[in-house]
Amino acid sequence: MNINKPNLKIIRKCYDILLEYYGEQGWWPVGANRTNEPSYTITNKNRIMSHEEKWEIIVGSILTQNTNWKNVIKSFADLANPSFPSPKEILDMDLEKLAMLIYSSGYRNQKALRLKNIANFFLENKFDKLSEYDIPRLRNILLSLNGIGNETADSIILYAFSKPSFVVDAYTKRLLIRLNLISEKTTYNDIQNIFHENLPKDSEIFNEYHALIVEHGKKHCQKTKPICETCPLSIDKICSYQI
DNA sequence: CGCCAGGGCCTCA
DNA sequence: TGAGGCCATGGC
Repeated sequence: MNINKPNLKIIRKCYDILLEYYGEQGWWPVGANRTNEPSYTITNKNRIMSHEEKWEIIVGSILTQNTNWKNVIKSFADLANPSFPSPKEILDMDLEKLAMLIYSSGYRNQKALRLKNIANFFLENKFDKLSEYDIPRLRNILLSLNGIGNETADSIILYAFSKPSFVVDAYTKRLLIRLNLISEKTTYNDIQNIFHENLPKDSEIFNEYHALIVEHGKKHCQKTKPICETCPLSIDKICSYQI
């Protein structure tokens, strides 16, 4: 899937426009244990995640699958009482208890099994070792785990390991379709390649761009009732924007 | 009430 | 490989 030559700069333009319009998003939100501060609003950009934070991001990436992030926050509050569970604590936890702790995120039985499966992997494979792998190798390992598909793998690579692998989600696909850059049947990898080929391979940019697309999807590019009147990515605004 | 939200797995052609 | 069914809570 190639986009037309004249459109090549659209990907860069949209990033600049979204960043200017919405501001920095500060992803990935971490801090489930810091209940005494607004942990979900702190800026995490340019920060190397601790092992605990990496694990929290991984858990969050599973819980947020096909689910509103607000539901995940509720689960985090339950999980983090009294403290956010380590991989070993997840693994040792009674399955039914774990399922109830993540109740509000939906699919509790599926996700409880996935969390235990993934916790077992990260008990045996340390973050320091995994950090040394290149993106394709790390990605294949993550994809081999039950419960981690394309988007979750890239979310973990990008937000936990700070490596530049672009995250494609439903918002991303919808946006590119409405920008007339792809079709409904364009695959995950083809969509990801559009971003990889038109942006510097920079984890900070990938981090911010995906978060901005999600914010844009929530504020303007909704599935059923998009708000096109004030859309910062309307055709005329994109065309008149100079890099 | 129906639809959607920061998906992925399994099955069956 | 691709379409369809399934998992399931909470907001609107």
